[in-house]
Amino acid sequence: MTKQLITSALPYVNGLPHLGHLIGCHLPADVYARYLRQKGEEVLFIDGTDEHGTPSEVGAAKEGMDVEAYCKKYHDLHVKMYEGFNLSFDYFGRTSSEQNKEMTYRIFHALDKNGLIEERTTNQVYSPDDDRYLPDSYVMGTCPHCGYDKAKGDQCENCTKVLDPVDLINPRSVLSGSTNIEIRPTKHLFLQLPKLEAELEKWIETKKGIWPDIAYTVAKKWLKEGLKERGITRDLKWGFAVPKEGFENKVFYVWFDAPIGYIGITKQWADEDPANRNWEDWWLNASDVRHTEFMGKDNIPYHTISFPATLRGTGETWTEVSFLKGMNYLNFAGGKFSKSAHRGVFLDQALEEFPADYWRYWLIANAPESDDTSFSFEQFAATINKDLNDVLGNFINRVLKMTVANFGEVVPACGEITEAETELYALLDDTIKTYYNHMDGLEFRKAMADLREILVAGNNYLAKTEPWKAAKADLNRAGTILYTALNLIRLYARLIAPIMPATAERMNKVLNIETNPVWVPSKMAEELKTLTSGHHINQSEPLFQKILPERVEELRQKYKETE
RNA sequence: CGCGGGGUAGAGCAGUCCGGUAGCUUGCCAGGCUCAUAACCUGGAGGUCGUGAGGUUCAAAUCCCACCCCCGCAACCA
Repeated sequence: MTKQLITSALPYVNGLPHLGHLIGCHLPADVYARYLRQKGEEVLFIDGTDEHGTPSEVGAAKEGMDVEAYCKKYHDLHVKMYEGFNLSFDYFGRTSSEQNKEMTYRIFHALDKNGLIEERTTNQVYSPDDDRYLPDSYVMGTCPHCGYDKAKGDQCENCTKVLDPVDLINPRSVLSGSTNIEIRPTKHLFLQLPKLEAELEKWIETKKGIWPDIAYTVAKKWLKEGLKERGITRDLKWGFAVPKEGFENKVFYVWFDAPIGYIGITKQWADEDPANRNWEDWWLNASDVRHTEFMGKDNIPYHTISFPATLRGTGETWTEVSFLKGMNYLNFAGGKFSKSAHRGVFLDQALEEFPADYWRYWLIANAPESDDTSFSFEQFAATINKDLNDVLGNFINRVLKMTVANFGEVVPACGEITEAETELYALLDDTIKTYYNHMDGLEFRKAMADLREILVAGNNYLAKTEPWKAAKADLNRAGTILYTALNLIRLYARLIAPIMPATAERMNKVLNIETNPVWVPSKMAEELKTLTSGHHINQSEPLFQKILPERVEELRQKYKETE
């Protein structure tokens, strides 16, 4: 049976993640992982913090910390927040781990042996006052084309022209503002992507019509322009030292060892239980593995070109991406979420305001799949109030209240099945099939629309059968309706579990049934007869609370939502 | 002329590949119901489908051309 490897783009450790990061990859990956586990598939869901590179060094210096302690601090904060959102990683590791170092070296040596690594001397900006080489975007100056005085070394934001740092007039360090800037020649190692181009092209071509358009087209675009050799080392201290003579003072570029981190982190996972886990089962000559990757659109080139090239260049058979889910961006009320400006809603704040499931539901239902999407508290409140409170929460509440009032805390007997029930069965059989198709295709918004239709069907059923009237005229009939409705609640708890695990658990407690079992719905004519009459159920407070207009206004002010 | 994605009721989206009465959710209005969290169910109004008195066609949101706007990318931020 196929094993399901799921990876979510590794979040950069520097700073704290916001809602955009959550929906950009981690949350859809989690929903998919939970969905597959529920279907009984063998799943390994891997993620972790990406830790090397200039921003970590600079961030640590800013906080007056040792870079390793700094990374550990932020790694732990990431873990805490993802736990708060119930992300079900099998392992959440770190790219700075020993295991990843081992993996990085192994892959590097193989590439080197195959003649795919070449040495080049490049001119790099060095800032004596910062005591470091500066990446292009850490150099600022006046644009030679338009005169904009805050142009960055890689590109002028004003006239959008691509620049080289040496083009800048009056260059200065973004970090210290120092104008004491030198250009120093420095040796680096380059991965020879052009040698792998033909092979990659052939491979990408097989993904046409299978991967989402955005993933395929981005990959094609890079190939069309022709691949260029790519530097995989940097003049930094924080990173894996390059194991090659003459490069002792350099480290691997973060984008070289970060994707290898998927493998390194899998080894971290395996090392915790070596008797039962083996990383190679998932990554090396593992023909029975289907690998699904989740990431923001900015990550696509690395996951379609440089990382696959890195793996192929070793000459070994590594697990490649089978399906790539690229997401667009979630914006904040017309603007953007920003880590540096701390604009938007960050994950720790989000959890202080509302339960994780509120966010999970809204984000998945509004996932930026085909285009960038905006978050606003007003939209958020409207969706939560309608879908969760009114449609789902109220349905559960009215069914429970009616049951307890007429039959006590037990599932009533099921009498004769009428047309109302068979119609309900038919509708649900149909919609659930569509729902599963959309989930299998990782089309989350569409799946959520199906789910909503399924939830509405419950209220519709009650409107048609009017159990409150039947309770006065024909108690047997009322019992049959509530029996069916209670079974609907069970069905709902199962269906929403991948999206709202905590809510599903609460529903299961009310129904006094097992939580998170392996489950695939059978035909409704059987599925809606699973809870049998006489089964004890519990009473419950409403599952959700409405977000009132005053609260929305308060949140808008607090988070400085514009527009 | 760098590349890609997007522009469809007030808001959020589907439909575009493969042309055939423009659809869904929310919001608004009306009715029904009264078990339930002022909730639920039904019906209605609301759109020159970015622009072009463009092209092809019996027929264009859909195909072709030109232009405008938004977003992302452009290989040393990650």
